[in-house]
Amino acid sequence: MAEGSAGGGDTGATGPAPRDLSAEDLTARARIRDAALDLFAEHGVRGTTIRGVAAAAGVSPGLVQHHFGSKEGLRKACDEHAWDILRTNKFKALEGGMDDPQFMATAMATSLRMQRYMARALVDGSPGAAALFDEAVTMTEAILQEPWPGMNKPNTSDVHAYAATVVALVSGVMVLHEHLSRVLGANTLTVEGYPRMAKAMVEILADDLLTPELIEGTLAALRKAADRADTGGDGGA
Amino acid sequence: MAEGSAGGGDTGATGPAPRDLSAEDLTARARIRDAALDLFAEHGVRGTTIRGVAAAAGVSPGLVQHHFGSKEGLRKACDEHAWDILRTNKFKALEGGMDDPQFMATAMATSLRMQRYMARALVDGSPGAAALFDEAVTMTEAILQEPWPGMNKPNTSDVHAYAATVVALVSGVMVLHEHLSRVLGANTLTVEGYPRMAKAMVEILADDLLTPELIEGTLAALRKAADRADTGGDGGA
DNA sequence: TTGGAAGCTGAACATTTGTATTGGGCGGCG
DNA sequence: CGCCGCCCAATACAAATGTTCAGCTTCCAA
Repeated sequence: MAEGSAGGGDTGATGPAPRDLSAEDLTARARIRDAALDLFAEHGVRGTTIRGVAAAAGVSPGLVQHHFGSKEGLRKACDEHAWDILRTNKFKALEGGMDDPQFMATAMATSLRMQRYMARALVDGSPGAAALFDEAVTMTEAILQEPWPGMNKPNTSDVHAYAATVVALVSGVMVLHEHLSRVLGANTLTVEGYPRMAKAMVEILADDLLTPELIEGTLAALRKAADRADTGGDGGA
Repeated sequence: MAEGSAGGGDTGATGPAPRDLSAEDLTARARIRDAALDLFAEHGVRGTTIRGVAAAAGVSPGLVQHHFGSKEGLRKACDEHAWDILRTNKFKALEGGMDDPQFMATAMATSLRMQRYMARALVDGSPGAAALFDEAVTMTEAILQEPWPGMNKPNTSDVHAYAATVVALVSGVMVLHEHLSRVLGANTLTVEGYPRMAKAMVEILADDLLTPELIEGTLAALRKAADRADTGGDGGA
């Protein structure tokens, strides 16, 4: 996304209110977008007001309109920006920039912010988030069929549903980060809380939590339920 | 919840618009609550208007106000009703009423409806949903420490995080049912789509998707990240 | 230097939306 | 039979909110 020609800094004419330190050097347009990103992520699109975004960015409500035309335009800009960041970070990570700790630190910081936005956008019905979800499913499905080093081939007859469910599981902990953080007593979207949750997730995947008998029994019951649904019956699941 | 004395049926004065068949015999109060339940689940609390609820229930907006006082009151009533239904169904299921297929069918139908509402309520910031989440974590933690028949003890040093993450994973697929349904081409909240997703979920839990080496490597990396976070460093996760 | 374009502000406007109020119709009860 | 209480509809009101607009300031270019 082009950021415009980014004309000079503060005018200082009417006394600029004390602003966020880290956001001081950003274009007003970028500041508005970042503020919207955070507010959308926290309260949803409908729960966020233009005036609230303007106040958080330290600008007037009119300027939001001026730059993004409408609230929908602002949301679209947030979608695209989050998409770009996530895409860029993914590529850089795959290219093996992970050995630079400084890069990883800042990358994770911005990436988690965008992931938080996208998680909320998934529930808010954003087209961009839905597209990202679909892409993640496609990519996961490809990986499952041609497993990466360190991975085994999944034991299933329905790779598509398997991949979709994996993506939903991973996305789900992002969407529910608020509750997870409350229960764990640490924000799972920061380095304080994330490792603890990730460890639990790996353990859950690695564990043989269910006995083979229970697994087989459950799968058999599900098969029966699916059959009943197919044949038109309305039996319970 | 008391449903009031359910005074007589339609007045027929202004010609009652054609209503839902199954909802015909319900009190206006119950119809309003059910309509709100569905609309809240689909569009969120903020995305739902009193007038929309009234129209869906086939009553006037004033009546909503009359019965529930305010929008917040309506949401509270929805919370309590969903809570009651889920709690009741859980007890009945545990008491072994599962062998009656007719009961199971209707129980699943209402239960899935309430689960859908609760899933959205989790994101909308409803106190009731948060309480339900907490209760689920507590119960899961108890089960993990004293496993039921068919289950093994989890292999972890952090049962609390383990339980919380399990609950988040299970809730997550409910919250994201819209995207899961889109990708799978069938509503995962009905008997048509649910078994397929449940099967995938069981397979994911049962699978050894990651090799022991990768698991150990990931856990080691997470330990390092957690240590760095504890000691105040800002290293990547 | 000067003209225009862009950044930006503050107030005004129209719509939506939650809420309050008034009034009518119906059944139960003295 | 007549009154009262409850259920319900319709209207009115006020706050919130997305959007528009006129005007000011700053910067770049000719």
